[in-house]
Amino acid sequence: MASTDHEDGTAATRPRRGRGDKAAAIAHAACEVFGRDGYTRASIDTIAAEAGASTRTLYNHFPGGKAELFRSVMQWSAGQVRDEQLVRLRKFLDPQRPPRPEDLERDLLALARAWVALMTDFRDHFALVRHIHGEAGHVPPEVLDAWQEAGPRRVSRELTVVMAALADHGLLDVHGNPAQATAHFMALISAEIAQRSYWGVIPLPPEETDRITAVGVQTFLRAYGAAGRPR
Amino acid sequence: MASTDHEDGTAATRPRRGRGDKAAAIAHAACEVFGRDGYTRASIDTIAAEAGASTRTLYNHFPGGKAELFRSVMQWSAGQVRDEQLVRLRKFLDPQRPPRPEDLERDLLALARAWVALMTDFRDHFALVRHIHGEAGHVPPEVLDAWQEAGPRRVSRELTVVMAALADHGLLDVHGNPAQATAHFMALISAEIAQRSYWGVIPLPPEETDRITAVGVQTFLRAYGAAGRPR
DNA sequence: TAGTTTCTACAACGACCGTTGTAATCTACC
DNA sequence: GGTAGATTACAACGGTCGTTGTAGAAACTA
Repeated sequence: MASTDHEDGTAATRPRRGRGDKAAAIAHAACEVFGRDGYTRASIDTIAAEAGASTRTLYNHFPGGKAELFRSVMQWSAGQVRDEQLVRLRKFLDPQRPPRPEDLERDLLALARAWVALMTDFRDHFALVRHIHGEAGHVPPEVLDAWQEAGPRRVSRELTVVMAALADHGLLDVHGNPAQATAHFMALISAEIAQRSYWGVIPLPPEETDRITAVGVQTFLRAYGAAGRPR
Repeated sequence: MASTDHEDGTAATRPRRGRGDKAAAIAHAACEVFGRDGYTRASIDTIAAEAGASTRTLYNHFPGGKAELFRSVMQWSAGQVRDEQLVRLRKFLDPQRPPRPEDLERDLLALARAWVALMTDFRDHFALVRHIHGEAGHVPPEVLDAWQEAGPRRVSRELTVVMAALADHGLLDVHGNPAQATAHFMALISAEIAQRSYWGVIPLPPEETDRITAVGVQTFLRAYGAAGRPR
């Protein structure tokens, strides 16, 4: 995410000079502070201090100032989580190799649990996302769109492919709309947890998140299970 | 919500002096400005100006300053929407008089549409809610809890009663957990709309919200329809 | 070691904001 | 008309914040 990185994430030709890449430290700290305090309340000085850098260094790396820093952090953070989300998706559900029917619920549940765990594994990111929701009216629409495209939408499309594959193999009945099944799957496994945990501020006990996730998957399968295998 | 109102909402003994109840105007404006700009970005002067009042008058009505004003607006706004939500719930689903089986989907869909319409009918409130989600870490937990109790939780409980009644009459199979069915119903009809519309900032075309709502209700019924009447 | 780049401390600037005090004006009621 | 309470305009305060400039220290390269 540093201004000297290429968009594919590989480091630029010039290797880092300063000890330990100040730009990355600033990005990390900015994610934490923006997530904790929100765009307006977060102060540049706090971010710089938390990154162990000086204010001037921050402006050297992000000449666009606070606004550009926020946009950069949005994209960077969304990419991080999206990558991890896709890793976990492919780990439990390979479109090429569908599970045996009796393993479908087990695999869906494993995926759901792994995804819900992201909320605590990437606490800063999801805090940032909540603030983005609030600030949406103050973020340029194209930035908002780029963020959704880099993060949530790409994941949705990938899961939709899996849903379609499962339907093709007769494991699910998506009623002609795998994208809809995807949206409903996500809603059923995460909406209640988000609300009950005050959007991650006060985490639920693990047993409770496990229970909600399991019931969400069961409900999803009652609605989308293959016609021949109703629960 | 004015400091001279009683908590049940009836006006205090002393009738209003000033033309048109400045306190209410301030509350209304505060809801709009807090919703648009968030707690930190919103300025007292802007709120007062938008209410057609002076800054000093605002402080006379809300001696606690900005923080108290925000808390008051949270509660007031949540109460307004909760009341309207309950009105619409009772309009379409009376626990005493369950619908005929063939009308169940029609009534659930009418309720879902009426509830989803709240997002545009009370745009300011939901904008405020988004900011509350972001600011949750900066709101005292007891205030957060009072807000949830005054608003969303009370509505959930009421819908849960209806779900239980429908199950009692054999119209639904809630699998022993009507509260869970309630949470899933809400998630299925609103989660995707919230996400796709950028949380209300860029409204979806009405046909699209209608479609999503209808599919959400159908999916809910596939998962929770009475065993004897699968779709 | 010399040179180049990065980083830091420090100060300063203009702007905005929350809050309070004061004195004048307005409005409703007797 | 007089009175009491509500409302107003206005100024002022201390504080925070985003941003920039400057000069020197530090770290890396050749």
